[in-house]
Amino acid sequence: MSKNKKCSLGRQKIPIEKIPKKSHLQVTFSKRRSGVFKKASELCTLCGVEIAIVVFSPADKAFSFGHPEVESLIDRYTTRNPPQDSSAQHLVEAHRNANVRDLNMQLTQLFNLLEVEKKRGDDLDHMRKARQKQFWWESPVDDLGLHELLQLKASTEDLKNNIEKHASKFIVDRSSALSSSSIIAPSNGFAAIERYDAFDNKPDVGIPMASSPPDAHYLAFRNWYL
Amino acid sequence: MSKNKKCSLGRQKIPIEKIPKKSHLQVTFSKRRSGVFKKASELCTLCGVEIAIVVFSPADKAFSFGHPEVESLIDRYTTRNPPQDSSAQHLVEAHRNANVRDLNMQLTQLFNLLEVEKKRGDDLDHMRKARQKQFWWESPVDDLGLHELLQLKASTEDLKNNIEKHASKFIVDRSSALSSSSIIAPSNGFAAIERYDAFDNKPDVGIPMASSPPDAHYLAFRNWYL
DNA sequence: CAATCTATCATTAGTAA
DNA sequence: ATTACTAATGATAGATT
Repeated sequence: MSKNKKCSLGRQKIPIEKIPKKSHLQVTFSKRRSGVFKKASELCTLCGVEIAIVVFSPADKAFSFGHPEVESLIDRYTTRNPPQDSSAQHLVEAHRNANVRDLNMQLTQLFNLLEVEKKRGDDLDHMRKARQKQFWWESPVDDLGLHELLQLKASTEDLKNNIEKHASKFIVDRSSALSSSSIIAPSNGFAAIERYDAFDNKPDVGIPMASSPPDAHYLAFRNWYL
Repeated sequence: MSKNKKCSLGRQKIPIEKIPKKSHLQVTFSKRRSGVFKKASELCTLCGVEIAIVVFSPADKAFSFGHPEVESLIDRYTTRNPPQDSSAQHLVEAHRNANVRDLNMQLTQLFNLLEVEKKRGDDLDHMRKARQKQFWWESPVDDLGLHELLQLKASTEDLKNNIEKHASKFIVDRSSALSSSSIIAPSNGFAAIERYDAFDNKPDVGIPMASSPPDAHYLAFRNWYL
């Protein structure tokens, strides 16, 4: 409480222009900001009006005052004002909003796409893993245990019989036909090709494994995949 | 210029509470509103900050002050204040209040993600296709042509011989081992049942759709960048 | 209503805590 | 970073034009 000395000249007039000294500016900002908020508050009380203030500090931090709430007032302002804007400003705003809308749409689409692609990748991967794990008989023959070998042998016998049956039937059918390729080959190739075109490189054609002719050649497949 | 008479007491203190007299209130509102705007303006100039004020008059008319613009400041405020959630929610929420900059960044990130996922899916798919194409013998036997059937038959004969060789060797090695019951019985049921389970799972769920969205997203992206 | 006047009251620059 | 002090400056209630 030094009262005997007048260590301060009191308030001095300052020009309304940017304060150069940073520390000084910070103090002034703090004081005047609260001053503005106080004035706004008084205006609210005295006149029963609604007011919102948003300030971004020199450090780019946001301060706000609002009665009743900043958000609701902003809502009211943005919903009410744009329709009543004056030409140029209005156009700019509308344009900007349109861009935002477009971006939002694109974002949504992209997000959906991403999920689709992710799922596709997961599915394929899962199938691959399941396949690898499941079809032990596709391992190299040397790695198989006794009971697997016996089983494979039995399956192979069946397959051989099956093949012989089909082959003989095929030869019989062929005896009275001109072109062999139009009878059987197309049924397979056609379906596959058409499908690929329609869906562009998405072959869900690969059902054949269900019938599964076991074969040691599968070695090659394993190497390819891993 | 009546200077000889002091007809005014000058400013008097007033309580900060709602002014009852309507006409009086209107005058006060007008004066104090401009006062607040002036203070805000000075704050802008002195401290080089950005500020926006929105007031709704007693007659519910909107007055606003803003530097640089009310709109842009409102945007900044609404984007930076409520946006702090996690991933999935984040996209949806940010979606609402987003300004163009944020949307752009998210769009880019999403697009990169999408490309990664797509590539992954394509790779897996490509491998699958290559596999299908290369290993024709894995198609259902009924779909094979004559040449393929004969080839398969030959391979199968070889395989069978191979297996028999290995199996006999295996049995010889094992002739002094403990259990023989585990040799045949379990092997059958295991292979058949397990196999179908694994495959039934997901034939191709997300795949077919993957081809149509890419066009859409690409278009959208082009629009945005132009 | 808006501008002006004027005697007050309120804010705040400068300084320091 | 806000707060206290002091005195100069700024803002404005009330009346007037």
